[in-house]
Amino acid sequence: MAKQLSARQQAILDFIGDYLDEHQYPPTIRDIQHGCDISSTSVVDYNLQILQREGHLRRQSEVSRGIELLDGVTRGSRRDIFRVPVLGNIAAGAPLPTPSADSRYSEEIESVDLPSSVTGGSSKVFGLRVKGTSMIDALVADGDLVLLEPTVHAENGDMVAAWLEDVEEATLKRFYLEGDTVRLQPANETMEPIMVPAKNVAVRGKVVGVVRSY
Amino acid sequence: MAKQLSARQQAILDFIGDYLDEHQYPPTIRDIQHGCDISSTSVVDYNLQILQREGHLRRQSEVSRGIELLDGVTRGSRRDIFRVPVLGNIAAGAPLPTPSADSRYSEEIESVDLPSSVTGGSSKVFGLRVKGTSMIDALVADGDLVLLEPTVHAENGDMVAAWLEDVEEATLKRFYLEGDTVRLQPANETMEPIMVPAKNVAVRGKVVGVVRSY
DNA sequence: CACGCACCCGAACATTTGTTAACTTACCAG
DNA sequence: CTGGTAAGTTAACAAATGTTCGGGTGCGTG
Repeated sequence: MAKQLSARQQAILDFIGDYLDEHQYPPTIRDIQHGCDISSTSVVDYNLQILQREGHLRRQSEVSRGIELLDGVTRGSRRDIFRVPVLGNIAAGAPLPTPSADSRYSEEIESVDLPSSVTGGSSKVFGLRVKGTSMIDALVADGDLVLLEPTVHAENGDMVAAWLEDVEEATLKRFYLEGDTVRLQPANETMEPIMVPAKNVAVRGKVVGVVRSY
Repeated sequence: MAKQLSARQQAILDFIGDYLDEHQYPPTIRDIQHGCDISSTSVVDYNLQILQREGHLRRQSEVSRGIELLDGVTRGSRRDIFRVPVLGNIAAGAPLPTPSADSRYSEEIESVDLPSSVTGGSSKVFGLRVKGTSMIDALVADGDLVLLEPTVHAENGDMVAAWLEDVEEATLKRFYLEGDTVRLQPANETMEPIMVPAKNVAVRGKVVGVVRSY
């Protein structure tokens, strides 16, 4: 099935990819021709047909620049990338800016682009930068970026961003509902759990991922 | 600066975005015309000029489909995404497939798309799935994806993927060169460091990031 | 009301760009 | 040698597509 591509075919494929990176649109046949030192447009057409037959790309006939790369490998699916807003920091004691519904693109807010493979598919995911070591035993370190899916309901044991009504602070902890009080359990042996009436706690989001860069 | 867009201009912008998602290339002026129920191509051109002046897109004149959206919010920067190949698993004792220079597109290999904000900018980064808990104290858990930058040289204390010549195995440990032996230190109190002659150890890569999904 | 301005129409025009026909060249099995 | 197929070449054609020009329609202002 996956025949060996000729050097020229590989060159064409690479060129299309590079072109796509540089511009935002595919190249024309003549762009390819010049980019790959080919003497004729028909040769390009000829090889494109082969590449299409081999499943490396799709062409829309009669459509200028109607080329779509299918080789996911070279350039990952370009959709499927979500801009995850990093709304701020979170830790025991640090304030958490409310993730207001559609706080449209404030210049101030940092953001990170992540594929759904990391965000877990939900497009509403937001990020918070962890400050402090309260969750160190849950393998979440100072400086890590935690990804949260907005939710108001949590299961026992979930790691959540919880909003404490009375002190107006947010904190990252494990959530345990015990009767009508909630135990917010840090994952750090040197720290004590926080016990609060259930009515004074609002779950803001559930941790769905962690990203750390050295 | 950011003037209020007319309904028509907003419609055009939306249409271009949708079109870009559906196809892999931008629409023509006439595509936009029909998609937005506009009676003339010149009106499209007129509004595109405005949208360009307002910074919402860039046009390449004389180029068919030469439209690039600039509104990062709607569609995150599409370049800057690297397909990180996940070459396999790593742990004490598990074999690590050599990341051969250009092991082109094997169907077998899993891969993940990540932006340079995570990979640290190097495009040669590869990933390994962590098996076991040998690095638990370094906040790397079973199942985490570690991102490694290929290198043969490591500093003391770096977390590296090391290849053990004699047993032909790879392992994820902290690296310490002590005289002419290397100490590979697990981050788990229940495990002992591995001491090996420096000549029998080859550093394959240095950990630059960790990604975990729940 | 005349004027300017923002926005829109229709149509013709000029390039850009995909498609094809007709003809080489090279190579290889029969 | 002969036929056949893959790959390349040239040139011309036609469809797709960006550009432009003359002319509208409303609307607010002096």
